[in-house]
Amino acid sequence: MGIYERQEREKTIIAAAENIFFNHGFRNAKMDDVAKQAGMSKGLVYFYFQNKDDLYMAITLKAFEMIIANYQSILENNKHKTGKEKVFLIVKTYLEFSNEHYHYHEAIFNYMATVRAELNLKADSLFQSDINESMYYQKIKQIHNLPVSLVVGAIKDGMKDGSIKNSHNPQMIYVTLWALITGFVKLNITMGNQNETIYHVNVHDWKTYIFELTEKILSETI
Amino acid sequence: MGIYERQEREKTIIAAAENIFFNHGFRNAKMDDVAKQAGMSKGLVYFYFQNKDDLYMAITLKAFEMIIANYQSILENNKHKTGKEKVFLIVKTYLEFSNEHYHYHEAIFNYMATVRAELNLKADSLFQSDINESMYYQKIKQIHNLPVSLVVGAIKDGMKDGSIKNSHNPQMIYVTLWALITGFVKLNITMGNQNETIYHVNVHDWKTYIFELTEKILSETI
Amino acid sequence: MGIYERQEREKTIIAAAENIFFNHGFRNAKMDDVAKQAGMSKGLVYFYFQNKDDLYMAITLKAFEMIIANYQSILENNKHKTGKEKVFLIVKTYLEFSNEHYHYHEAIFNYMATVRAELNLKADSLFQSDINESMYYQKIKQIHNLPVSLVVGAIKDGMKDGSIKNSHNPQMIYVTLWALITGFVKLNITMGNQNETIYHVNVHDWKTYIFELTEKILSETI
Amino acid sequence: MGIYERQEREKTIIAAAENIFFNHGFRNAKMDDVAKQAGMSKGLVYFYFQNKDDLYMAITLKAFEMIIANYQSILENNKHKTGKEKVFLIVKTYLEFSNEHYHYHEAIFNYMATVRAELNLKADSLFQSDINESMYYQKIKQIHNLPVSLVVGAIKDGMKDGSIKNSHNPQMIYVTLWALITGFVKLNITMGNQNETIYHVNVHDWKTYIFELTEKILSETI
DNA sequence: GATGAATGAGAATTCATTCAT
DNA sequence: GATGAATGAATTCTCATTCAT
Repeated sequence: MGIYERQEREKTIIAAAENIFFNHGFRNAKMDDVAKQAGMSKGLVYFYFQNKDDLYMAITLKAFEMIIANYQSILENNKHKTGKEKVFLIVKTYLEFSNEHYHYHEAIFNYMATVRAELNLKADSLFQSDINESMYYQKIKQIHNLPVSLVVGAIKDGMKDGSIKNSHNPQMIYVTLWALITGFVKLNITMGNQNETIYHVNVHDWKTYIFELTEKILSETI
Repeated sequence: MGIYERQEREKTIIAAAENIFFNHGFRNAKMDDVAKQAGMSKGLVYFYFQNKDDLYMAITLKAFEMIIANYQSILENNKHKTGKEKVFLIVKTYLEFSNEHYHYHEAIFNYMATVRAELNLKADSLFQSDINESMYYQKIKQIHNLPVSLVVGAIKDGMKDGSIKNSHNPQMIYVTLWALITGFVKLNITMGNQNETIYHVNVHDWKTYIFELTEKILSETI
Repeated sequence: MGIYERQEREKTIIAAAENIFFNHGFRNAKMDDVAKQAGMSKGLVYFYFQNKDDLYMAITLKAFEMIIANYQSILENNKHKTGKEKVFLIVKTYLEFSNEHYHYHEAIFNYMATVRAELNLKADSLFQSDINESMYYQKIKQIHNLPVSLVVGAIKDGMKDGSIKNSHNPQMIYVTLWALITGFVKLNITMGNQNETIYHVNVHDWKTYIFELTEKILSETI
Repeated sequence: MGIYERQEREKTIIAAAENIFFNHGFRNAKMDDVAKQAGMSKGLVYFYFQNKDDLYMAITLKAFEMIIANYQSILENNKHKTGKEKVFLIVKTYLEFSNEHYHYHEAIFNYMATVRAELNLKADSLFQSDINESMYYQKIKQIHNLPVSLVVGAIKDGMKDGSIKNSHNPQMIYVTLWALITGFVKLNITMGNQNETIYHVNVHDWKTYIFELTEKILSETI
């Protein structure tokens, strides 16, 4: 079995795990079900992934990689556009992505919480999480700052080319936009389906409004 | 044992559970630890609360009650102020509250996810499907729309008295502000301690900026 | 449940575990069977003992305690006797003990191998045994030199009172006697039942001969 | 592949297995590791050896064969020497052999325990009950008495030629010497490295003393 | 002859929950 | 009212062995 088939298998398992983890919640998900869903034996799942957490980290890595690939392709295909346009496209993309693949969005937040927990626990003593042994966790650590730097880079571009007029520092702009989008996604997902209405708010209209806000934040008309 | 002692016991248990659930995560938290932290036997904890989920719902109910009490007291004590001022105070209060008591904020989100899961007949909630048997869950259901209506009410006041100039509908304004605040709190909590720096952003400055944005959203200068 | 009942339970479990571990071998022994044998649920076994290894260490501790108690009572009850007589009685006792409770003898040897393995592994890196978390293991560490010092003490007594004439140092005498007895027990157990014949050697006669040798080693007629 | 290459393969596997089994313990040793150590696939290991037990039995057979070859060569090369000298050389050889290749010594003991377990219909052997299907096990059965008879033969020689004066029957002498050596080796291995000190006993001195004892036992000066 | 992916029967362990005292 | 010992279903993870390629 070549490297190709191996990767296919991994993909199959990851897809099955996403399905199970997302529909049942990580806690209620059984490795048995993941295996069944993937159409293989439990042992084989463990052959490819160290344990349940490792598998979850593989999903998380995939999420990061997808986001990064998205951002990179946007930046690549829009070199001629203004910084503001690039940032706007990225924001839009992240929103679409998170809305469509909400569990990736959650996975990324869970990852961040894990990193933070680890830092806290290092001081704390006792508790020792084994997550460090996950190769996927290690890989994520190496790339987890890329999305930030890509977006901050685009914001800086916008400041140079004059398209972004907001005078706050680029990082703060990034983080603010992210808060807005993130909050939107969370509420949107937590409270209902895309095509419905949240507290009598039409979701489509709301999204439009969020984009307007983004636009204005970048233009410093706010 | 009178009703008073009984309530004191419940408070003790809830306080212990908050501590344990938040520091270990609901999933990893053990009822044994809750009981130990509360300084009583596991049996007694089960005497006061049906089960682990029920206990979590008691915390959630407390969170809702605190938020509602906060909002009501703000509205009560600032009747003479403009709608915009009232909304601003509520936003500010919610942000402080969530930042300080992050677990209440999370509890509320978990609750919302559970309600949605129930509607969708999905299993991806933190809780078991028999959560409906929890008295606390039932109680929350009766009040869970109050925070929204209180804030939306204040926004309407502001529209009437001319202090809020944003022409979008009140619900959308509410939901947008909530997204912004929610995103801020989440990032803030997930990524570091309050007094530190997130991606080279000074947290205090950021918070100031978030308030500015809130102000501008309400003023429709955005 | 008082401390007494608790200890009774522990004894019940240990007895069941001895039975299962010894008859099936540690490896093939199932915690399920131990619980069944002890007439209780698996969970309760784990309530009293951290895990399978911990339970084995509890047995080992018991073995050490029995040996030590044996030695101490011999020394206590024979203060007036010569050192040689005391040593002889101890040797005899150990042999009877090991022959009758062979698994205690094995447990003690396994313990020594574990300690040694730990020392080796400390240098080695990687491998990290969790046995250190066993309270029973820690307790054994505190007393594991007692048997040696008791016997060496008796040998020294014998040298002083002139009953032991062997001029080698007391430790070497101890270790030599222990080798002889230990070897005898091992062969005896490994190769057959007490009442039978090993390689055409009558076991009873052989034991007599072993005692003779012990006697002569102490008398330095050898 | 010719018979020669086949035997080379077997030797490679056996060598790898010895390494793994001894360093990790049979129970913890994984066939995966054996294969890796042997530089071949697991499947190939299973092509040459029925199963894990069978492989262990192959090692055990090798141990027996080495011992027997040793004994035979000693007897062969020292035909002119006295029985006592021959026995002494054998004892010395066995001690060196066991000390150096402790795992062979253990393998032999495990084998004996297995035979006994089989007779008693007990399950406390290291191996499964279907060990009888191992060809190596069957082969050992055919030769396992050879070492005894060779040594007993030499003892008889010594009795005839007057070099051995001990009046006990030859088998008992054999078995006693074996107990002494066995105990020495076990303690030596269990408690430390050869060049160190056991309970303040210099190992080299101790070995010398053990040889002296052997000498005296044979001379019936004991 | 080789390979190593695949299997699956097992085993250890956990913990929410109950209930005899 | 309390207690905490007792339960046992549920789940993760292991590894000897097989077999398609």
